[in-house]
Amino acid sequence: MTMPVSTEMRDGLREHRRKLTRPRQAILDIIASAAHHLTPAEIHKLARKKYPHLGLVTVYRTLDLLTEFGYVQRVHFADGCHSYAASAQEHAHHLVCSSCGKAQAFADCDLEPLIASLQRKTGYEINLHVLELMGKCPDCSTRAVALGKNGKRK
Amino acid sequence: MTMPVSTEMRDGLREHRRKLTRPRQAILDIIASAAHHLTPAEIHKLARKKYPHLGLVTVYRTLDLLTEFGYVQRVHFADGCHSYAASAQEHAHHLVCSSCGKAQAFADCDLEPLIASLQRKTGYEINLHVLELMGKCPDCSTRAVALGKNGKRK
DNA sequence: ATGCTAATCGAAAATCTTTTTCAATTACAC
DNA sequence: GTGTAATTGAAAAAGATTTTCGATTAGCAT
Repeated sequence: MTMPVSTEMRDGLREHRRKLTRPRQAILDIIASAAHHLTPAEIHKLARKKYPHLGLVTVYRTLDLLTEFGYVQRVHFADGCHSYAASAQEHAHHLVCSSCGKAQAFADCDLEPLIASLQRKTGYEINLHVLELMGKCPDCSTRAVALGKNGKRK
Repeated sequence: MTMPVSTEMRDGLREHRRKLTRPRQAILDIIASAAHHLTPAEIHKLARKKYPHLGLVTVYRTLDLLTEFGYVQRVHFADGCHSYAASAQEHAHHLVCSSCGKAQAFADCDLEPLIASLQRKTGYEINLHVLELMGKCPDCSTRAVALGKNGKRK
């Protein structure tokens, strides 16, 4: 509950009989303490401050592992999906700022009625979903007003 | 309404003062008539049957264009997002089979209550969302039963 | 029809991102 | 401590996507 996310992940590794190595510790710390979603390359760069020898390959492998165990989730944007974030709950979604990229997680998605209805209509056994919301965060809204016109990314 | 999707896309290009070239026609035809989502590489391969000279670069460029105009949408999977599908409506979601990859679109997502609530709580101005459901389609469920144990991908 | 011009194209090269291979290292149970 | 399977990093391979650039072409205006 109030247990740090990184501790939870460490326990998870132990439960699955996986080793808690120094490279993994560095990666876990970064992901658990990150304010928002990060790409593998970003995680690599940050975790290297703690463990300079860390290879990018290990980041990918660790992300696969943590994703499989449910401690980390891929964050989906409208235009690409190269970021990951710790999933505080077993089930989490993200609200991503389209301007600064800051993300906020939320758990209550209440899709049951929709899922039930679709299962009935289509015969699919639905067992997973991706839901990501995008919009401008309060800070960026304020900044946009202060600066007048605001540009688009890309 | 009952107008073919490809015709709609063609009109869209004209409205935006873009040229309707032979390479684009080939790409539009493939996307519009596809039963499910396709990767750029798949679109390239298929469209080449109509226009053998077609380059993959043009597929990427055309997808960007059609996405910008809203005629095509990226389809989000749990593990990656490299596929595109025609968006029949301005707003569409997908139900993707986790086994064979077959997808089915649906429009009614009824997220308004959730969005309204989150806007109130967080102050974000939400203007876009990604929703994709995954599960086993009826065909694959049947096949799994027939064959006994079914393996996982990857 | 013909010409003009900006939009578009394909090929090649450059950039990323992600995966595979493999020999060396390391966590951890005994 | 010792043994062993899991894990690691480097290098290379594989894939996906973007950039560059000279050649081509659609569509409008003669």
